[in-house]
Amino acid sequence: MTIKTYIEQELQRYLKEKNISDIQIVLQHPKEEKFGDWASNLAMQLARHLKKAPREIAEDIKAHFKLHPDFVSKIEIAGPGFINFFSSGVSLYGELQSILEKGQEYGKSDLAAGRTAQVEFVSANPTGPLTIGHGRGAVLGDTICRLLEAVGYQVTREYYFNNAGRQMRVLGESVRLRYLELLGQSIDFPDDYYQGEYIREIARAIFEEKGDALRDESDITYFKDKAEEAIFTDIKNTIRRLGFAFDVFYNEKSLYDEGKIDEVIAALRERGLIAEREGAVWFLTSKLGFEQDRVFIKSTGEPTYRLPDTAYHVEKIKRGYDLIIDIFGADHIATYPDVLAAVKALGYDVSRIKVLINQFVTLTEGGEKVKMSTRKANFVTLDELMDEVGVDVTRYFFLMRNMNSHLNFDLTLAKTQSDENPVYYIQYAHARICSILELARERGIDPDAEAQLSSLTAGEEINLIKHLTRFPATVEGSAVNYEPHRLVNYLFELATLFHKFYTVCRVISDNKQQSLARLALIRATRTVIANGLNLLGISAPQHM
RNA sequence: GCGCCCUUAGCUCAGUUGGAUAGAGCAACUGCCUUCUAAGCAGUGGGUCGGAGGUUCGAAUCCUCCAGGGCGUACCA
Repeated sequence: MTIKTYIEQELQRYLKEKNISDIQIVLQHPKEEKFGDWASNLAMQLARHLKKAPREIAEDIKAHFKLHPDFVSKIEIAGPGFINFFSSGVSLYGELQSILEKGQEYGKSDLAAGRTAQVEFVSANPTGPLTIGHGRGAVLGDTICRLLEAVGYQVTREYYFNNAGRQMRVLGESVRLRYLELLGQSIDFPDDYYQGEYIREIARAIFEEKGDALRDESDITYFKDKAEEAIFTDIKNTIRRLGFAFDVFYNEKSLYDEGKIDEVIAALRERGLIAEREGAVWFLTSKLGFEQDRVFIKSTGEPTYRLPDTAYHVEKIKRGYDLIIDIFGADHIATYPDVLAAVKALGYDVSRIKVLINQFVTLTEGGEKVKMSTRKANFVTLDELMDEVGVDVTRYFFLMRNMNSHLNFDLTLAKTQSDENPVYYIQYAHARICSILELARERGIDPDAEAQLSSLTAGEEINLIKHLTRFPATVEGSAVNYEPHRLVNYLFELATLFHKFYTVCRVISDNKQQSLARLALIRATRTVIANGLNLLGISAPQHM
């Protein structure tokens, strides 16, 4: 039992004695030390119920509360009626001990043990290299997967793509024109074709392989297929550099091949939600409370994205996942309400589908805003970014902010002043610890030796221990809210507390007992930093 | 017009789901290396939490309205 569950239990007992139900017990860490380790607002919540002053109720709760030498040593009432609980210290050192015992496992939980999750992200069509815009979604997606795994989910990382349709025809045609250019023909390259240098590279590769054999080839299939292959290879390499791999690449085409698209249309039609108008097939969203109907199949016979997306989500639900997450950029915000409405109209449970929207990355370079567009080629690729600042900085930048906020990515700063990046601050704490542990071994001290943890009583030591013990709750909160930046902030604070401890408390000294206790403390700190960075996909270097 | 997101220190952002005196990093200024890594620590200055109402013991946080910004609002994805 932890101190928190003990307090909850005691408060619950109080409520039962008073015959009060329907009140949720909330415990939180007070901001200030003088307010103890845990605080409850129960008395204030009950004030209206019992028609008594909060402080009076608080006194009553205090009188009924059983102190326990292993958990709560003292209770105080403060402010408008807060009840502050002070840890006895025993549980604190116990938790520290358990960090040392659990090691790499510390922070993991079985909250969602036995449950499965499918996370769809990146999902860029193979028309060009991944950009910084894709990078945010990629890093967020992978990190959310890592967090879900840490709380027990079995996770499938999935990339959904479409290699048919207009975009891909334009891609093939773009490559063909560049190829003809290499053959010395003067060509007129349209503005709305893919302008990037990578198109020329693909054309060059085709030229080197085929010479001028395709001079009169008007069918773009070969060019399109070559381009898709080259681009996908490139995308997969970029993903690998970022430190993960997808379990499934799901081709939209298979939805057609397996008849899933027709099934959706037929099922919606059965429910009276489909109509033919002006040569197109419409999904009657207006019947479901939306403002306007949506086209599912254009008059040209080509479906709009909504139709396959609907079929895909039905497919995902049928695969039986407990949790289905879509990670989209803000530009896709309009797509999901209709899609979810269709899935719901078909009788499926959409509550297990969670759509996460990440806001745009605004890229600035030299004070100029750079608009990222694959088509126009004035983008900075993820690979270029990683070349400049490395994987750790790249991941950290994408994770440090709430995904609801626009991310301002100052490329100039990231490139030239990367030394000032906060990621190094955290990594530095880890490297410092490794260095001290190394020195201890050199001096013949075994850092793993049994230590008297209760001798750690300095303020800096206590603050550090307290923060360490909040790691599991942080991981859980970060995971269930799909908010990696919470863990980032936690680690930054942890690094701060460690650096403060370091400047005030000497670890290796003449005091043998104290040295051993402090070595144990920094080992626990190293474990939490390493585990945390690992969840973010960021390395924890031994030396810097 | 409508929908989603955002507005907190000069800049970039946190703020534990409604709690106690609103925090951090940059930037500016001042100190601290003979001792385990100075990529560090300590300190100073900096705020009408966009604005106005409301909900209640209590609001940066929830509701309504208004103002600014971003993204959508296609028979593009």
